[in-house]
Amino acid sequence: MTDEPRAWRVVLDFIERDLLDGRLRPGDRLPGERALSAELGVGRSSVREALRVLEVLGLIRTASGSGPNAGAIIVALPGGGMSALMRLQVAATGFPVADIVSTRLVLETAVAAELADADPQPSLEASVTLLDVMESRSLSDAEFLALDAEFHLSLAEAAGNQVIMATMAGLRSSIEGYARAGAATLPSWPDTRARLRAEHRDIVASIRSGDAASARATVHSHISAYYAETNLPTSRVPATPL
Amino acid sequence: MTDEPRAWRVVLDFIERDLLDGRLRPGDRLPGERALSAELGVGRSSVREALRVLEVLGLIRTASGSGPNAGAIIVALPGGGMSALMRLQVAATGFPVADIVSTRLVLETAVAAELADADPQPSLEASVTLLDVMESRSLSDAEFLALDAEFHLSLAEAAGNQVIMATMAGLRSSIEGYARAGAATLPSWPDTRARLRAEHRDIVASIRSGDAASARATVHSHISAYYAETNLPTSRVPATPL
DNA sequence: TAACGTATGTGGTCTGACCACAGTGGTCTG
DNA sequence: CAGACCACTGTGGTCAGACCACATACGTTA
Repeated sequence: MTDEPRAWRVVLDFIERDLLDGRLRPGDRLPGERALSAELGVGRSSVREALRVLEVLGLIRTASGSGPNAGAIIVALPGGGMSALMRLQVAATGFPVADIVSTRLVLETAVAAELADADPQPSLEASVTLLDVMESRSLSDAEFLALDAEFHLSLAEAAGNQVIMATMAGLRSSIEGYARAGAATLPSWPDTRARLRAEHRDIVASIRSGDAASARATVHSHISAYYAETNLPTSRVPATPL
Repeated sequence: MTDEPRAWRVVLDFIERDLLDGRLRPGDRLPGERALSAELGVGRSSVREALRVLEVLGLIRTASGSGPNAGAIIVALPGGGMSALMRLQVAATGFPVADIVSTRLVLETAVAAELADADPQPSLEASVTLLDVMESRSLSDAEFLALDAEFHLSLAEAAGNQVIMATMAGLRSSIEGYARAGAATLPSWPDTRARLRAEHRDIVASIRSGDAASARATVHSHISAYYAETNLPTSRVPATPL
């Protein structure tokens, strides 16, 4: 008994090995579904099941038609799939908001401290650009919160730790979810919005000051203050459209 | 133009909504593939693609045959799918070992501090049991390292933060991978093994002492010492069999 | 009553067929 | 000769139908 694995696993393993051995690199195009099917001796439907997994996980991007942009292409954006995973995990088990917040506190204060201590001062250019965009008065609440989440993500990116970056990216949609739910419970959303903007500037400033402890504190109060201010007792992260 | 989404997305959305609305809870069985296909008006292959995604993400477990154990069942073990995701992410981009280590440092020191500060002293029963098992002389290196990773994971579990737990679970296979690779570079592996055991005991003791700062330090030195001792300069996490 | 064996329904897989789409390359027209 | 035009080709996306292996449920039989 060869104990043969499920057919789609064969495909997944095959592609994983190609990735590990460097035969496939980000930007490359995978063989066509029909070609893979023939090469591995499995049905096209099994190939598709494997490709679907890779797509949801954010490792490939597929497009029909012809030309260089068509087919399945390795993208491997860090955290691209972590987001989908977190979303579904939240849907199935419902991470408590408190756990998400405290995880943010742990990760983001560490990131801020690392940035403050960094030898060549990180530029934080991308982060500041986002803050500038957030000054616009014409932003909807949802847009503002999306930019807010992106700002926090950009700090993780600046720190350069790919694992933390991927994790934060995965938390992003959950963060947006609870932030949106929390915004509805606030007495004066416009005031909060202005305060958040100021706090964001403070975070950048404290990081640039090079004082790790100060950076930690600024980030900590920014995140925990917002959470404390909202009325989300034991609530769970609400749904976000996929 | 209704801009209809891909068929498998419809299935994924449908199941996600059922999860969010509580119609589907862990332990429940999903409708059969043929039933879902008919209900949603999509082909069975599309249903299967969606189910495959859920399976790889660790949200469902599938079994053929009949009876209560057959079919697709919601499991939603935290981090069950994060592992697969990390694996493939590693395969595609290759997280630097240094990033994994520093992420561990951030998360695990926070966990240790939280445990030490916890009001009702956490029992750490599961963790201590693992340590007892690790005393056995008959353990292979791989087994020892697997238990090591599990011990660290058990601490995260004890802390009760589901998000951190899921993240650590996702990192587990990567951690085992670099630990295994590092063990090969050590001068005296048996000595290291004994030292790791002692350090694990120290971690438990420092947590139980209630001194958060001490717990932090113990964990920090445990993780960073092992990494520093090994010779893994810019190496990447090696492959682990799926 | 207990052992057996079949009916039933599940997921797992493959095949073949169609569709929409996007470049490609030829043809036709000015 | 240059440009616009359009059928051709190959891609992913989807569906329908057909098997298979498997595990249970239940009726039959000893």
